[in-house]
Amino acid sequence: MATIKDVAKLAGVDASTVSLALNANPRISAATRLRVEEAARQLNYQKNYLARGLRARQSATIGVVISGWSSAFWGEIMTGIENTVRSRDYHMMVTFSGGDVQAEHKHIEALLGKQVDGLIIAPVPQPPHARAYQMLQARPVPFVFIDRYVPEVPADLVCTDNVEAGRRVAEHLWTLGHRQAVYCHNASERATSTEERFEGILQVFAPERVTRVGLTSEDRAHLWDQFYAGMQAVVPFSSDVTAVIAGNDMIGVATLRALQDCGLRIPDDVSVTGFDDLDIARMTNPPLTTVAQAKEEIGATATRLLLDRIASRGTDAPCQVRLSASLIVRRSTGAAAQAPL
Amino acid sequence: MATIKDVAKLAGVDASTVSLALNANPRISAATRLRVEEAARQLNYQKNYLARGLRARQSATIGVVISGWSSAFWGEIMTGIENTVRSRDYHMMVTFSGGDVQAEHKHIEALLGKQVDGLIIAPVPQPPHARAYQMLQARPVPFVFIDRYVPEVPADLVCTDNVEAGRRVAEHLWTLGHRQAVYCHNASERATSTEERFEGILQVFAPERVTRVGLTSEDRAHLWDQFYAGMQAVVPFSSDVTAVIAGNDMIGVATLRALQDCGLRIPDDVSVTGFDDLDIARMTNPPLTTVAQAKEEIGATATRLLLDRIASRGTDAPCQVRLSASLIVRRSTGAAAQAPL
DNA sequence: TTCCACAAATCAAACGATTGAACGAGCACG
DNA sequence: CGTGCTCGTTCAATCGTTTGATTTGTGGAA
Repeated sequence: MATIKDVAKLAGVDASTVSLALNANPRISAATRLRVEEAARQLNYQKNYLARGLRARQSATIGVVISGWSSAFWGEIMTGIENTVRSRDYHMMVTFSGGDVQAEHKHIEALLGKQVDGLIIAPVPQPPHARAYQMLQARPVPFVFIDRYVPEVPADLVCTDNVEAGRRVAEHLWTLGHRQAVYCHNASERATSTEERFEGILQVFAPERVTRVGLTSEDRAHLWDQFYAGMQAVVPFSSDVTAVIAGNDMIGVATLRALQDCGLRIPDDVSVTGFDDLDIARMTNPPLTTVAQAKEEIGATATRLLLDRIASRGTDAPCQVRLSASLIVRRSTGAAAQAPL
Repeated sequence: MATIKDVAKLAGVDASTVSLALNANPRISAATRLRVEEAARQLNYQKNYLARGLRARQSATIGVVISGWSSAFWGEIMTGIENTVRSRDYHMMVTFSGGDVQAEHKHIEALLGKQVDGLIIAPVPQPPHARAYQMLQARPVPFVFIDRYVPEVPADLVCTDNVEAGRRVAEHLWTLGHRQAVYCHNASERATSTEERFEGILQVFAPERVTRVGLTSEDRAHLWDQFYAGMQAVVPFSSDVTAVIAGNDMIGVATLRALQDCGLRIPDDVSVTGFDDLDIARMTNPPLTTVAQAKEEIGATATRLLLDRIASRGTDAPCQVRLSASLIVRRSTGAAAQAPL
């Protein structure tokens, strides 16, 4: 692979001239620059970003740590990140924590070794982690939390306004006459997002009107089966429940099917809502009422925030962006089966 | 950030000693090595992979170019890649081509500039691209095609045995008594995988017994709607069709819903099959019969292949791996509605 | 003609890690 | 006591690019 020296030789100038010319430095005359550019083209020269990064102490690369790729939710977030990263001539390295705090921190360390200029992190929702992030904060590498955060760590953050989102769903159901609901979420993800959505629900439903059900599933492969079984076990018990608010669309769809297979009609007997607005939400029968998160926008905003911070070396106060989510009413919700009390 | 020199100073040795010690070179005595390791720990030293990469002419990073993150299919492939990459202390940079040949090649160039040691590519299924890959082949950077390939370019390849997969679905339907089918796929993806599956189907159904329908959709956001509309338009026309073979699960689900909304019963009136075995396939009502691709395995195998080739600098003949797919029979397929002719 | 200003290009020293060659100390052997 | 050997460490060059300092060359003013 041709280096700057090869170009220099061909163009009959010094290597430093080539560097300056290719970076359009005004120190170099237009004539020389053109000659250099021509030589570079002939040799199919490509800048070595390793060398440039070493010298500039910048790698033009950011690291992204998410728990996994499983859901389409993260796919869309990644799309937002990738588009933005690329539009700024950056690259990204991606790693998956698999929901394991240890792994997450090992990956962060590894990424720092690769000299990433910044990090986008969806922190693992497990308690004993604050210290590691605080250590990260001591480093000169900026990072942005995405979708979730760590309360003890005041860092940049981009996520959905989950309290508002929870409230919106709840209001929708309340307006339809529902007075007793179940909030059903993935218990292994005790993430801030899950909690905040519940908080929003509580702004509408009094605590005694919402039952919170955390479903567990160690094994991702059987997630759906467990959710399905979980819902079949839970819902029929409380016959006054007329609405189920699911923590995400996957659970929402599982709920829908589980209830239908119990002989309940949706939405006539029970209304069901999801969260995220993934493709699947519109494919069910009836299609799922859900809350649309601005997924790509979350990724894009986080990336912009990070790249700006990298560029400005700014250490201003943390910037927290909470994007509004919009309620998408489909046919899985309807007037309450039982008249309000 | 501490460099090797800082560690050297603290440990009272030369920088080169530190390097050797940390790489567990036997030239260095155990005592010194321990002292160096201790110093490194104290300073929280981290190797700078930019510098190491520059010197070693290796970046310990591979590039991955896929068309996008949209479907969970790619998510699982990425999971396989990431796990393998990480287990070998490599990293990966990911870019999305968005199905655009131009973009794809720009990204490949950019990744080469970042000195990736190898590439995993899901080539964009558009014709005028062979030359660019052939140029890539002239470079010393190995690459592996994944899921799809470019016939003109003899390169490493890992994908599903699509002919066999297509044949399996077809056999399943044929055995159930179906004699007239529709093969419905995404027309904008005229990928080798799509073609090969059709080839497999033709091993069972004579050409006049299968209608091939390519649905188009420019706009990803409306993919589902278009598939849905497309299927509603297509299927009822030919009343002797008793089975629809979808090119992927997304189309399968759309088909299912479209037919149901036309008043057809699945599988009593029409059988429907998908492809990929994504989560959604089991969530529909009835759950979708589909072909399970070994998605993670595809990613993992491709990565292993690539890393081995990088390690061995081998230029042996291209290695093409075709993984078997397994038929997952669910309830969307049943005996043919009409008796065989 | 001498000197200065200025533009254009080159020099040379980084960046941080790696590695073949060189070095010095200690030891055994003849 | 000199020679040759091993072992452990250091020297110094290198990877490819960037950039502040320096040189070279031209023209104009005094």
